[in-house]
Amino acid sequence: MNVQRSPFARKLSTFIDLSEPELSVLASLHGRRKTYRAGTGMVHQGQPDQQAYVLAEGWAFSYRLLPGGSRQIVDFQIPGDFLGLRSIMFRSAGQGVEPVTRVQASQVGASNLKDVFERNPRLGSAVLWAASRDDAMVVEHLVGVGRRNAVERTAHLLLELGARLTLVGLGTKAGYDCPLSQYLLADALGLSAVHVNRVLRDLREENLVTFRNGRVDLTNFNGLVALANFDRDYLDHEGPATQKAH
Amino acid sequence: MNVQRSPFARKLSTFIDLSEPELSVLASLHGRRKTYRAGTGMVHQGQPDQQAYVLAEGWAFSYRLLPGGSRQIVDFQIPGDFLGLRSIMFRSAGQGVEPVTRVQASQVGASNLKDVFERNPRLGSAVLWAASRDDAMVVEHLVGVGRRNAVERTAHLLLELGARLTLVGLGTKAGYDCPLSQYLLADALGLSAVHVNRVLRDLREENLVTFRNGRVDLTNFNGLVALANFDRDYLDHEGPATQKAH
DNA sequence: CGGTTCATTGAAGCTCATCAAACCCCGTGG
DNA sequence: CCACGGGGTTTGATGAGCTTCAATGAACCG
Repeated sequence: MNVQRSPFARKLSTFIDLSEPELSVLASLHGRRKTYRAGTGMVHQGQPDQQAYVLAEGWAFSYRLLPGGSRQIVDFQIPGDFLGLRSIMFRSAGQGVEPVTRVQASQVGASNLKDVFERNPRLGSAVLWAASRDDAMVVEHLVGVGRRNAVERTAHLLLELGARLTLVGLGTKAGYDCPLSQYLLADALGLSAVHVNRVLRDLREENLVTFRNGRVDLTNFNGLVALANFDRDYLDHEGPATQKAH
Repeated sequence: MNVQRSPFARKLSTFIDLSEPELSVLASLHGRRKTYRAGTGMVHQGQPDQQAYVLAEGWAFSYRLLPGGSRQIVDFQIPGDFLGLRSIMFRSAGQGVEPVTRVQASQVGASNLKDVFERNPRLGSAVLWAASRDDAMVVEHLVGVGRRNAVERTAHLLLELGARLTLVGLGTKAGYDCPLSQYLLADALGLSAVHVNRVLRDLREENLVTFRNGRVDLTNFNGLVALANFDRDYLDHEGPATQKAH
């Protein structure tokens, strides 16, 4: 482990055990670090952008815009997450990505990445793995929006964010810092911002969670888990059926 | 093209140009063909099942069950589609899969598939590609359930199914055979079956689509596309940024 | 045939969106 | 220093869009 671990490597190593040579390959992959301010798009919907990033600092979200002007947020990204992986694989980015806060992201060149996949199949399958986890997340959001009511859905999202942040050391069972506005929550949950506000009030009055001033306090973690029927299985898998390189 | 094309090969060749040797490798991959009757689960939610299939005939659907007893259908599978790809990658299947009609599926052994990925990176990346397309589909469903009303959403699903069936020669702009019940549609759309029925009646009375007796007639294709804001870009990409093997 | 599954329609009511208005916090500039 | 403005939050009032319950009919099947 004496090779310096980038966020990218840290991410992939949660899926497979990386050998030293593989870590070196990953280290060589990194383009420069870029900073984005909130409000500036990183990837625009429909624009081909052969760039992927790994989020080093800050929050972002990926979304799709509808012709009517409404927006569906597909997922939030927190430090350690991939960003724009889909826009490498597809010629055109079906989704836009925008920072929530000031964001630092390491670029990973597309052509680079392609070569690595072909020369270094194990890394390729680790990426497939990671993409698969993101996919599981989207499925979970689909389930929530399709079959959970507003309160369950909101509770579930707050728990998911908490669990993910805890994985990278940015949260605990007690709570976490959360820079999302109620408008962003609404667009992720398929609700109106007004209704999100009322739901949050209800959750607060039931002493389950308090979300205020950029801070989520999980005042009754177990109660919230029960309410949301939260099951973290879709977050932490046991890893792919791939052996460590010898 | 003198190598016999399996559904698997046919599917992958929509993403990359397959060389003769690659086609042979794919041909060698096939386990036996299995038949499933409607009503019997193929993959059960939560059960690890290191099997993937390619649908050769019939329809199936992948779903998630909620503790309350409700069900969210994540996607429908039609001939040529992957099935249970996720259950190979993850130790546990987050989703169940069930046939809609009698189904014929070619098994693809997990260990086999892993080897192929590692020895044959181009095929691996084609699979990643295919998985990515499925992902785009799930995102589209999320957008629909989150931000489209019942009529738009239903119209959109009917158009998506039509487009996908047309790709594999099972449909035209005029219509297609569709074995789905209104209950299945409801669980895919995040609606009640009763409301799906009313929506279908509205669409019929507006002379846009008629869905009756297992047949979808697109009586006003363009009108329906306009209503649903249907954009097929997420279905047919230009293919991955991978060159043909020489 | 009686049983089951699916489609269809009506009636009642709940969940959520929409519109509107006020408020708060905070930064900016006169 | 205070007025102004803007983004976010909060609350009320109203009603649309859906769900739920209930009942009936059509098609199929052992």
